[in-house]
Amino acid sequence: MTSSPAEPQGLRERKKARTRAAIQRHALRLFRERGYAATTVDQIAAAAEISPSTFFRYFPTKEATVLYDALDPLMVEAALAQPAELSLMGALRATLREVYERMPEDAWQDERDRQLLVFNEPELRAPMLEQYGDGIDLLADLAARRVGRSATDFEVRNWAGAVVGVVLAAFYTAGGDPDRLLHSLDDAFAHLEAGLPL
Amino acid sequence: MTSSPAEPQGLRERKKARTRAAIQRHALRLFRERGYAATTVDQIAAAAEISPSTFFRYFPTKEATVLYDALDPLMVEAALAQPAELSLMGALRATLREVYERMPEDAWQDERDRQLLVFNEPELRAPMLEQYGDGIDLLADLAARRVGRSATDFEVRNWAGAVVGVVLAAFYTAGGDPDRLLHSLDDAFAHLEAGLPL
DNA sequence: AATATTTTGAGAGCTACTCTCATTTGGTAG
DNA sequence: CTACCAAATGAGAGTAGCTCTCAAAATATT
Repeated sequence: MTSSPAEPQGLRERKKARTRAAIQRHALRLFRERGYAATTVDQIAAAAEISPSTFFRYFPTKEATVLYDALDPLMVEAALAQPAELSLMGALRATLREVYERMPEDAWQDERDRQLLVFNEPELRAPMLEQYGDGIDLLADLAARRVGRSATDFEVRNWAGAVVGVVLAAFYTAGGDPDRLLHSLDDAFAHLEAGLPL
Repeated sequence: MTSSPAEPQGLRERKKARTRAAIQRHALRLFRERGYAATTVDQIAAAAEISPSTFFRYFPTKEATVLYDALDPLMVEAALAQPAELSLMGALRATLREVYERMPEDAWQDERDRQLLVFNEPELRAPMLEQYGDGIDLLADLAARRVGRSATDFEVRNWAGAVVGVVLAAFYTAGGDPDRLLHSLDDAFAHLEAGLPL
């Protein structure tokens, strides 16, 4: 049986989406109000009006409520849509600008909170870095398509690693402030493109 | 310089050092035999013949038994001792070669086990990556000294980030095999020095 | 309306980690 | 050798993240 692609599916799906959003919203609010460590999963569950066991059906860990990055899929989509005449690095910079420009103000505010939280809670940094690790694969894939080489090519992966490293450094330098991060990243990419002269 | 002999301390100090080493040795052995997750702190404590509470007096977390990197201080020392005529990247490569060449075979074997363990246990990757994050500061410091700029200089930190990123990518590519990693790193640094052409 | 499937809540259980307090052990001075 | 102090240890209780099981409730299907 072929089901219609996307859109508002059955009642079940919509309810699940709502529950998921509610958990995340309450979690982030509580983290902001009382701090990450001081907030227990039970408290989040109570605020979202679900049982603690249900919490773990929606998020594998407490961290995951913070770390799910809504921007990532948008980035991938935007990156693939960049015109072919742009250089690899040019495409990257354009992608970044596009995604952030198109983001509505409330989403932007959420992103601000999220990044600040991650930056200030040491417990959250490690798992965030793990996501950066996955970013290498993503970027290697993008680069591979653009320059017509394999995603497992050593130089392609090396390039992707450097980009991720540069983003990481910018994140630390920006102190969890996404506005500063955005500006730093453009400079960082320019510096990278120039061959990182010191 | 504190390259002090540091030999005959009091009995207390020596006993502590022995206890610490025993805990770590048994921990790594058990991890190898039964897997990281399947080994409990209580089991490690029992094997090392200490109480569970004492375990946490020696290591802040279970992870720490794996993640303590004996190479880091050696790297820093070797890096600072590199002759001034070498380029920044040249000094980095020389440092790497030196430290690994001087490492005795048994330490090398331990390092192999350690890296393989970290690579294969997802739970250990995040904290390892966190160490990589700290590596940015270390490298920025080194670079700053060598090129006579500030360690907070944007370009210096950007360079350090790229180096860490490249190391990270190499680690993933090497699959936790330090022999491969060592070779890949030299290529990776050469590619970086050339400006990461694709 | 009856039935099949999915989602949920309740609760028990495991383990990493923290804290407190009494006991032991190593170092030192009379 | 004895007495004393400080550091290290062990025992135990407690917290919280996370897993698992099972029965009840909600939703989809016929």
